[in-house]
Amino acid sequence: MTQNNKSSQPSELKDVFRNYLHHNGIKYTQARRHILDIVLEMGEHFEAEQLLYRLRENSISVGKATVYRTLPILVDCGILKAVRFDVKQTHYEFVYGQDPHDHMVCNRCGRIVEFSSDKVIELRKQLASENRFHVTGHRLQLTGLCWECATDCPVAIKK
Amino acid sequence: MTQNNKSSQPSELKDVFRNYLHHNGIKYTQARRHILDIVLEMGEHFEAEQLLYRLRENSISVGKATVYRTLPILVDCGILKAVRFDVKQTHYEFVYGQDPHDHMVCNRCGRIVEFSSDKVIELRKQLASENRFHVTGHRLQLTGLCWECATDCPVAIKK
DNA sequence: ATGCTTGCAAAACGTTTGCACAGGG
DNA sequence: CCCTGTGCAAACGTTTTGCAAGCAT
Repeated sequence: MTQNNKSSQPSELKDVFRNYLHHNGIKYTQARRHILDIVLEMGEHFEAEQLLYRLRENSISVGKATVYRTLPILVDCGILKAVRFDVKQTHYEFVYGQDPHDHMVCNRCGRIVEFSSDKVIELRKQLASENRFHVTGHRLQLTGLCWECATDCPVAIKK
Repeated sequence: MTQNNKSSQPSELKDVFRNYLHHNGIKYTQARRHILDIVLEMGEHFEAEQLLYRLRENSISVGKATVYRTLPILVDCGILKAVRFDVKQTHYEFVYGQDPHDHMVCNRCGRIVEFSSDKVIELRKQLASENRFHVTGHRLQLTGLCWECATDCPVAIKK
């Protein structure tokens, strides 16, 4: 699904990138082109080190520093999103053209259910005005048990 | 408020800690006692390094490694919660006996504003039934600019 | 007495930076 | 051509770990 999304619009994404760079006086270099290429072949979520590994696998010689310097640019131009979860490394998520969504994670089987963020955005507007805060983003993760696990194993509900 | 909460039940917390250690075959040592003492004097949120600094301030000699080894124990026994915001260091939050709440983090000054989770819990019930998921917990973090930064630096709002 | 716990220093970890050179506009 | 981007290695800040010695049970 997302893979399709990415592979069906590679040139559009390259244009987005090139235009962004051009408008900001940043150069469209070979290294950055290579990085975008491989980013498009990565799964939904990945870390800098994995990207570097894939570059090496494809015999593309790009320094680690360049990867770390390019990822923030891809975030700024709306292709990726940096998500910092409960691990030390930053994870990057492909977001270009995706609808905003949040996740429910099943504690038992690890299943991830996505749901639209509409109501969360509504709520956050409300919270923003109540707390005098200018909210621009959010991260929401619900944890619990998916339907199957909850019926399978009522005992696990306790946790 | 929280300070009162903590200082009004120090012995209860010490019991919780001692019992937890005892039940898990972990020793109730002087270093761990000292760390709990200072944790109770810390603000709502703190980092390992700040805790270490406060220990030094109080002329309590505890190694950095011991602090890093003790904090996870305090998390396991329900006194603290480890919260990872979008910064590199882990933040610890006093949660024993506290009402659930979530956070807004200012992108500019790093300030953390807490707000009640009531509405989030309401929302998550709704989302749970819509998506057939048994929700037991959540993590919500709003990001943006606190009031001061938003007025100080309207330009930053763009980001 | 036993073996978990400690402190120290050193390692590990992901990430950033200083520098001289390469390459894009 | 100029000035930005690059790769390397070294620096960085946080956290973890190996080890000999210390202490709680």
